[in-house]
Amino acid sequence: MIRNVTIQDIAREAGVGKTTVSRVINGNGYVKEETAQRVHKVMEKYHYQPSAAARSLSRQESDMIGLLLPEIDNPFFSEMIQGIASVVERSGFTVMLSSSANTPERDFRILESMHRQRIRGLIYVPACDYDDEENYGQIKVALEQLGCPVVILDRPIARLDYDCVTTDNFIGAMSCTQTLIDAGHKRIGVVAGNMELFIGRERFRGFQKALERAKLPLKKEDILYGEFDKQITYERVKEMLSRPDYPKAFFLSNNLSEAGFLKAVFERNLRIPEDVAFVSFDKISNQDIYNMPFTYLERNVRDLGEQAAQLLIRRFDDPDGPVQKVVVISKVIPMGSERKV
Amino acid sequence: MIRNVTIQDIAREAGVGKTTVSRVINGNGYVKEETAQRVHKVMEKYHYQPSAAARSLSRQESDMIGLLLPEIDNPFFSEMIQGIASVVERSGFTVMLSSSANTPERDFRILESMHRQRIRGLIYVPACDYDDEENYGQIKVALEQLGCPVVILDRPIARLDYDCVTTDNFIGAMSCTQTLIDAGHKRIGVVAGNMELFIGRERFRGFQKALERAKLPLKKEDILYGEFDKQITYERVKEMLSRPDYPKAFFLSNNLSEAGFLKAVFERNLRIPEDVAFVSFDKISNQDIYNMPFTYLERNVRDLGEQAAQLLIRRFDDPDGPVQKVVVISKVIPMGSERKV
DNA sequence: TTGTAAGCGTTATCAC
DNA sequence: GTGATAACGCTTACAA
Repeated sequence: MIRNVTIQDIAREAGVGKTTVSRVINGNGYVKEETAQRVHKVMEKYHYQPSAAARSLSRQESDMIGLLLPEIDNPFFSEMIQGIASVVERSGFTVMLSSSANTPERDFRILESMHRQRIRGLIYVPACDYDDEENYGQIKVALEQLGCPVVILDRPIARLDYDCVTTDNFIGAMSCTQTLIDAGHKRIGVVAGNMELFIGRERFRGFQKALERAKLPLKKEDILYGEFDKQITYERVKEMLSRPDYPKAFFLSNNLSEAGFLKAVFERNLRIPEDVAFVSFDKISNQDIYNMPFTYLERNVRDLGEQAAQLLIRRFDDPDGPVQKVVVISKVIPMGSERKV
Repeated sequence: MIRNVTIQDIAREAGVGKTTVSRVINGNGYVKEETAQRVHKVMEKYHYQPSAAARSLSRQESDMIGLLLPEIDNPFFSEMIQGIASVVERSGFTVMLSSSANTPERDFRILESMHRQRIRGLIYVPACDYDDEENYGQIKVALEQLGCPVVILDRPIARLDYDCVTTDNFIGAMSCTQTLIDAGHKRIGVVAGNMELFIGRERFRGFQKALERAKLPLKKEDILYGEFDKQITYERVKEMLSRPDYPKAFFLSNNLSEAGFLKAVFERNLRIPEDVAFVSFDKISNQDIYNMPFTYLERNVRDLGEQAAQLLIRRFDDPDGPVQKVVVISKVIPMGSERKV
């Protein structure tokens, strides 16, 4: 754990000034080919790497991009990270990744930490909607304090006018439900998501709308609240399946709802779609291996991430251009689990 | 995008010197209660956050901990990240996460980037073994250059004497195989992992050893190389299952091997364990939902990560203590897929 | 084509 | 208790 090699050391050893070394490192300004060679040699000899801290301090801008997600163990977000990282790293930036674990307080804590790091830009999937007056004010200020471009991803925050990449949750949920309707189901249940979240409410609204348009009734007892959580969904679906009477078709609000739902279904040895049909918004991981008909709403999650990263990076060169709202498309992939038999 | 608030601004507004503000921030040195209050007020008013860059530069040590993994979309590593992040963040450090995508060149690129960040410590799951002379020399130097504590996680690098958290892959693979033997299988096949990796070879060796001890033969054609990759495993298992004759029991070398294997098996509508039995080293995600008997070697992956993080953080206070080698235990959880029927 | 010097925002060492 | 002042390692005018 010795002192790190500095630009000064390199300059001395190469018999030049620090300025020259700096010019060699950054490839700007004039420097004689021969001198440059010599400097390079010395840098390699000592495995010199310029200090990012010193550089950001001097340049007054860092190369770090913040990535703040609500979950990191959800494969949905893992895939998103892939997309983001590929774009960000290709552009020479460094990623600082944190998970809020769906906790607003952690969102704030992490944003402070990112502020200290003076991140160059932020890609943000909020832990919640921040829609009441107090929360809204807080998140607004927290983001403004960052003083850098922000891209909101997947979960929009109303009234916050940042670049944004989302899916149309209403339309998506409607398509899912319509798929069940088209298959001939008349009584359709739902595993709703977290209704505190806009995306949860939108998906539910899309579900309702589809039923309404088809003039199908929705019984209150056919609505389950799974909170976008596998375990909770499992427990509630399990309970429902133990009733004498329940819907034979379901709309599932996300991948974790699907996982919990399937667990309960398989536990009772029900067959899909013979005993119970469904369509899911997003798909569980490894769904391809079971040779079972799992119908789902497909969206290119990796692309979702890439788009967000591109939006952010473009924003660096054009800080004051018009705000961009990207909506990535989604479509139902019918695999058979929607069928009525 | 205005200039950030600095310690100087706070000092001025509070009518004190920067030193005093610094003392208030860090809670060291004497400062009158009343003064401290006043400074706090001003800091809050401006949402002041000290610049991490300036601080590291001045202190000559950063609060960033590097986390370098070979894959980030593999749930195995997602779970590991959870464990690491929980410990690291609780201790007030910041995580810099990167994935090498199993590419040694990327390992080096990322290590350089982390060197520039002057990371305080590194948790490292190498992309490969670096066991030939040239590679070994390179990784050795790259890690030394970092000039910070390093913990090698999950995939040991021979001859590199760093703190280390691993599983006993040989023993683990032996237990898996023994489980099949105990169930009465006489002909057991294997989906080997990446044999370029020590962990791949160890698991294979454990498999062989178990057979040998039981005096069971191993046919060459019963060995499949799945490269720890789902798609590759799928293709090769698929091919094997199309042969007129193949083993009715398998040892699978990791979670992705299991996924690929199951995909091929289910595609042919084979039943587990009636048509084909298996035991897997690690388990696929969502394995609990299918109500199917998936026997696997359990290790506490989250704990693996936590231990590594703890080792690293303890190392900060005791840079020269003896090198620690932690081996986390594992055990087979018999679910039924090992049975011979 | 190169070097000198100032400055970036902190912390640490002294004085007072 | 408090405040100048000098680092820390880099970039960037400005000179030469």
